[in-house]
This record gives sequence, structure tokens and C-alpha cells, in this order.
Amino acid sequence: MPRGDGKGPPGWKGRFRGCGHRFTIPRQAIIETLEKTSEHLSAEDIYLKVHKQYPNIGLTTVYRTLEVLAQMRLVFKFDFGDGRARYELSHSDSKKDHHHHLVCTSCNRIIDYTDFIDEEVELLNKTEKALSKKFNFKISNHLIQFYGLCEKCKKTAGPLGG
Amino acid sequence: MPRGDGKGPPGWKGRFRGCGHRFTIPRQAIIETLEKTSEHLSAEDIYLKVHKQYPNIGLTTVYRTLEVLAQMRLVFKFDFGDGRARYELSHSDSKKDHHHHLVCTSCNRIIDYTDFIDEEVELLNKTEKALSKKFNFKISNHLIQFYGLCEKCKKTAGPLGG
DNA sequence: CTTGATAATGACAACCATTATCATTAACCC
DNA sequence: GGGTTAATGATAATGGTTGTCATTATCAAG
Ligand SMILES: [Mn+2]
Ligand SMILES: [Mn+2]
Ligand SMILES: [Zn+2]
Ligand SMILES: [Zn+2]
Repeated sequence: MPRGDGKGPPGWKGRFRGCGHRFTIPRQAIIETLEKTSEHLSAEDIYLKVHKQYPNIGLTTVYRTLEVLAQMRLVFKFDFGDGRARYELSHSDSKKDHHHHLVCTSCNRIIDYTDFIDEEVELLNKTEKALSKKFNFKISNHLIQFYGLCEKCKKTAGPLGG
Repeated sequence: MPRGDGKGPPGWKGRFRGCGHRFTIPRQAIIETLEKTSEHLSAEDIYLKVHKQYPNIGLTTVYRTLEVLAQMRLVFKFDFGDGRARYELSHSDSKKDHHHHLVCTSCNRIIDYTDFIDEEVELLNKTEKALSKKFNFKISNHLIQFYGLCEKCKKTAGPLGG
């Protein structure tokens, strides 16, 4: 029997308990919502989806749960420049979890990309090492985003920017 | 005589007029403040500095001027995750203008770095090309930031995070 | 230099994502 | 089940940023 506590997902309850947190209905609902999507949802997006099944779960709880999940490193929190934070479930232990984003500045579409050019990872490491040394700076994380126009918006806008 | 209009800086007035904007005292004061610093100031930071010499310039005007400057591509607007936008004057035509940042997650210090490893630029171009092709995405910009602990905070915090 | 059209300003209110408060509820160890 | 206490949810507050609008100042034209 694969370890599962009570319901559904792998070891959610265990993970919460392991960090001294309780595993509640709202938290379970929020996680399930994050698991069901491949989008980058805002707190309100999540609230609205959760609200359909559990109309009494509040937006405040969504924020608090996301904060807990973020500091447990189970969700990533991103800022894509549209004035609200967006969240994404960390796909557990897989090393392929780490990815960067393409952000469409016209329609706000977000594209994940994980298929780094081989050299990209190597270069990142090299760069981090060089910067750490030069500035005596302990690098623990990086953010890389490319901005531009997605396929659809490229057509619509045209080269003249109408 | 190097082209200068009226006062101080190169061709600020000309640039404004060229975009159909007027060159006003508040705008001049804000630009001078940005020129005098190497920090990454928030709108309020700028407001406070400007306020010493021109106590009647309002915060709203600072925001509006920064917006105009940003869309004229004369200032860069950044989000380093501390809940407010931060601005930096574009050092004019020099191609060395473009740089990335190290962000201390403890004291919020920002370190510019322009001395890319040679390969970094090349790889960025290669990556952008590959991504453009794969996702049919027109890349026009990128954001690269490294997060971690600066020299000072590294000492203070120690490896145990006390 | 004066003038007129109107862009820009500044005081103030509104906005909106996020956070704090606090009485109430429910997780979970026994 | 019962007690402890973390978590919740309704609500108010916060704070950076933007909208409103009467007033001011820029600057091209005369
Ligand atoms: Mn993603
Ligand atoms: Mn900088
Ligand atoms: Zn798009
Ligand atoms: Zn620091």
C-alpha cells in the first residue's frame, strides 16, 4: 500500500504534520485545486474555484494556506507583473520541477519551459559560482523570465504595433 | 558645444519634446534625483529626496513622471519583491546599460552586475532563439535575478539561520 | 513679451491586493 | 468524547498605486 493518509494525495497530511501544521478541509481543497490545474492561479482564482465546492471557505484562508505552502516549499509564488501573486504547485521530488517562464505582455499568458538547452544549466551554475565569489554573495535561488508576445498576440498586434 | 537645452543634462528637454511631452520643474527635479544616485529608489524614496528642494512637488507627480519616463524607455522599473516598484535611470545609449541583479533576501540590498561571463550573452541569445522557435513566441526582453544573502547578512545569519 | 490652448500638477479620494484582528470552530493527541 | 490550541472566517485595516478635477504653468504662436 503506497503511503497515503486518509485521502487522495500522497502524503499531504504527513507533510503538514511533519511541519507542525494541521491538515484541514480548506487546505485539502486548496491543494486539490492546485493539483487539478496547469495554470498559474492567483489567490482569488483559487478562492473562486474552491468556493464552488466549499462556499464557506474564505479568501483570507486561501492566502494563509498559500503562505504556509510556500514556506513549506510545496508551492512556488511568482510575480508576472500583473499586480497579483500567482501560485504553482511544486511537482514534488522530481528534479524536473524547476522551470522558467515566458510571459506574454499582451494577454498575460504564461508558458512554462523546462527543456533547457544543456548549456543553460551548466552556465547558470558557472555564473552563480562566479557571482558568489566576486560579490561574496550566497546565491540560493534565481528567477528567469522572458517577456514578449505569444503566438496568438503576435498575429493580432502585427509588426506595426497597432 | 555639446547639445544641451537650457539646463544641465544632455538633451532631456529635447527628448521630452520629441515625445510630445513638456519639460517641467518636477520632471527635471525627479531626473536629477535619479542621476545623483546609484541606488534603486522607490517612488516614495524619490518623493522624499525631491521634497527637500521642492517641498510642493507631490507624490502623484512622481508616479506619473516615472510612468512617462518608463514608457520613454529612459528608466527601468523593477520589482525586487519588497512590495514596491523600484526605478533606475537608463544610462543612455551605452550598450553596457543592460544589467542584472543580485537581491539580498535579508536586507534587500541590490547589487548590479554587468560583467557577464562571456558565454552568458551568447547563451541568452541562443536560448531566446530556441524558445522563440519552439513556442512561436516573440521575445523582446528578459529578467534575470539571483536571490540570496549579501556579504553582510551572510555573516549575521550564519549557517544555522539564527 | 504677451497670450492662449492645453498638458501637467497637486490635494484628495478611490482602488485593490494583501494582512491584521479577534471571536468562533475544528484537528488531533489523549 | 474532551480539552487544547491551531486554524478559520467575517471584517476592518494597511499601503502602494491610480483616478478625479480644479488650478497652474509650459511653450508655440503672434
Ligand atoms: Mn510555471
Ligand atoms: Mn540596477
Ligand atoms: Zn499573448
Ligand atoms: Zn543583505
